Amino acid sequence: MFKIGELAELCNISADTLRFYEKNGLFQASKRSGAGYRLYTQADKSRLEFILTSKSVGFSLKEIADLLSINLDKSNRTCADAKQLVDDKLVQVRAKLAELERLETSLKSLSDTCCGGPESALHCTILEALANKNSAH
Amino acid sequence: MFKIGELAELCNISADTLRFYEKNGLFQASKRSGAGYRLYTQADKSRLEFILTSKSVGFSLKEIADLLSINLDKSNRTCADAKQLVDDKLVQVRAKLAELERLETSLKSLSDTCCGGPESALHCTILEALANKNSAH
DNA sequence: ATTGACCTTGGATATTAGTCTAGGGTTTAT
DNA sequence: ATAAACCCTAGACTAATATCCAAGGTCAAT
Repeated sequence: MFKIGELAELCNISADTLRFYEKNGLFQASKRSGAGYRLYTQADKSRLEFILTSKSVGFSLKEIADLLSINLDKSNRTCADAKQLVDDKLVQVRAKLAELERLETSLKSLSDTCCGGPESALHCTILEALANKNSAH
Repeated sequence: MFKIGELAELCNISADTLRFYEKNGLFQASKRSGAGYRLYTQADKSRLEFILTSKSVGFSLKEIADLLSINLDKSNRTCADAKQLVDDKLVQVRAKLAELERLETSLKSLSDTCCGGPESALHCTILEALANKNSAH
């Protein structure tokens, strides 16, 4: 059994974060010691790794709760259920990508047209572009 | 002169947002009426458009405050100052892009290996991958 | 027996960019 | 003169993901 600090260190997160996950219904310890210390099993650790891996591919804690609920009841849930969550996330990620690509293009264009020199900014193309409505479109 | 609701409508934001910008030192009205109503000039409107255009290319309100301070003191500031802000932002945006591309790749791989059918999720490749440390790398 | 490291809880704080509410004053039109 | 539409302030609330703190209990080593 691991105490909270041990599990935290093994998984490279803070004990505070584990308590935070618990408070939010994501991740409970299997047991408490007589003194009230949280005690985690190897299975708890696996569950936490599932959570952290899910986080690393971009899922929010709320979405991870959905994934966990499928994972906890595998036999009554379908592949379609799991894939739907992944595909929904993919749509979100691609939308953000598109937006960031738009920003990248705009910023690069601002950067490229500016000399960037030690001259006074009186006629700076960046400031002019920002002052100009629709310059970003 | 515009009242707050008029300026808000012209610029497609809410009056609350304008008050919020003011509270945060970003955007003041030039005058107040006898009754305390904010009164905005055409120059104020231009300043607001500068802010909104900056926002549309990805700058945070804090960063916009920096841009505004350059814009307000153009003759004592340089093109290099302005370009630095843009280039810093570009670095941030590209970092986020790289991260999102990583997520996209991981999610697509999860999605592609799953049948997505009505079968029970007992052997779902998505759940297996998430349970597996480093599956996202 | 005492020190230091660790654990507990509840609640405050941080970040970003607002949105909403309550309670009250003003302006405009009828 | 009164109702509708607008404005004011202060402060609470939202979302997401934690981090930090205070006050106090526990465990291991000396």
